[in-house]
Amino acid sequence: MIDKSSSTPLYILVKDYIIKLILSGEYPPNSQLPTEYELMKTLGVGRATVRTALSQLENEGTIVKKHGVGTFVAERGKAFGFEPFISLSFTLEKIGLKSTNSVVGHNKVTVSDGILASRWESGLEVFHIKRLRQAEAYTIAIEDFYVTKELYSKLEGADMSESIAHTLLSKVDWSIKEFDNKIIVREPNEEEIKTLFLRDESKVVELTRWMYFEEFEEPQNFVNFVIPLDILEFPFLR
Amino acid sequence: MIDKSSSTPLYILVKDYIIKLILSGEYPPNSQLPTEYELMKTLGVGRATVRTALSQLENEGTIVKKHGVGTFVAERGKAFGFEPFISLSFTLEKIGLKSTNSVVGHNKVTVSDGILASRWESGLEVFHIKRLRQAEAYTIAIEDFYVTKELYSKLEGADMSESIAHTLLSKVDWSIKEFDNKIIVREPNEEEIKTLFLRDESKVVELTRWMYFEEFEEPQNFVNFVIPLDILEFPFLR
DNA sequence: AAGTGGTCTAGACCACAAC
DNA sequence: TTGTGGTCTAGACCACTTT
Repeated sequence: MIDKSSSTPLYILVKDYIIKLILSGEYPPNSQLPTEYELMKTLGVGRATVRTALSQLENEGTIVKKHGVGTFVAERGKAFGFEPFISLSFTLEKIGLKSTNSVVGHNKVTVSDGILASRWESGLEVFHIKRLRQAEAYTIAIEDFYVTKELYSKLEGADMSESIAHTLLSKVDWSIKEFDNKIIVREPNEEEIKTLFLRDESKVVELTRWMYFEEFEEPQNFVNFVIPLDILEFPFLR
Repeated sequence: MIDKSSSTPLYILVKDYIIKLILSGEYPPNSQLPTEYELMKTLGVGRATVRTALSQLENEGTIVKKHGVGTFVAERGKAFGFEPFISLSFTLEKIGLKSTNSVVGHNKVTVSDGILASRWESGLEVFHIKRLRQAEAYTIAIEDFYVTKELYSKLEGADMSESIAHTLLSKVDWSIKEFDNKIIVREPNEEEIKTLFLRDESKVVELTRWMYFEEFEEPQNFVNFVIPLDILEFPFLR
């Protein structure tokens, strides 16, 4: 039961109650939390109150709701807190753009020149995954993802149409040592104009990222995103 | 009025309706939108539906609600969409940590050596603002913010206890050209252990950022954040 | 005092997933 | 079929800001 005479909003108390449940260890990651109905009965509050609390916890990444199934404790890798800094899916979702991914290329490449050779030795074999992000039938971003063999083996079985960053942060047990992001605003090239349906004056934002883990000297991951500047500014324009 | 027979949720339709109001130009930035009661009457829907729509739009940064006053169209600078990438306040809020800032230093410094000299010429005068981020009486981050005279003059009158990144992105009319972020996980130094009340084994995350605008060759802004790794992983631990 | 958004309840029906 | 979360309404009272 909950002390309703407190001046703090009820839904905050409900939130704290659920956090305590999780911290107590009684509900480990992936376990199912009490249902909304159970929480209502246990705490003696209305459903809207329970749902406000759950919805905030979901937004904050503490729990995951599955329609028709139940509410579960989110799995958090050691590096989970980095997600906002490195997941494009995360960012796009927070600004109101739900996107889906489609894998359009999946192959092995040998580092020889260009940007890859700037931090990887020539001759190294890495895996390349090319994806397009789509929202409402429009392509909104082009993504090129490169990983070493070592990291690739850790991603075995992962659904590549999901957020790779999320998979990487929750499944990989290595420790992040460093990552370098560079973000540049520039003119699009021909291919980008066609793929992203850009208008003449539009610019694109290019994000590149190198990721390092404690366990290795060499970077294990390189990512290159290209997204129209307009979309970051006005996501509701599509 | 709204077509309730549609299969899309009502609150999405309400959301789209409000977005159209804004896009039409009838409600420019900072103007007051119809009140919740007016929206209920105009669209013939319940208040919870209106509030769900408004609450999502607020989370996405499209509108701002002011208790006891009304709902307003958010002001978005040209670079608004970069906010998730560069605002620590934004990130902390999204993972459930509301923090306040206190300015503990505000002075002018001359670049001579160290990290500042890596991209700024020796002898350059820049402004330095040191802030501590606090949540629930604990200091959770140390921030050192450096700007050139040019950029500093643009921030005139800004409330330094607010998010500087937000002010910078919504008030400055320059165009972002590039920013470089580096994020490193490392052992804390003595001062950090004391200020952040770190336990022995705790590590810290250090974020550094250089920011460039189209209008200048030189970087205009350098930021250094230090935050305990624990807090990014488990914000509810405080 | 009036008007705004903030919190909360009770109850209804729908959509989805699993048995 | 059952149980879960998703959407929605009507109505109440509270807290904050402005007049």
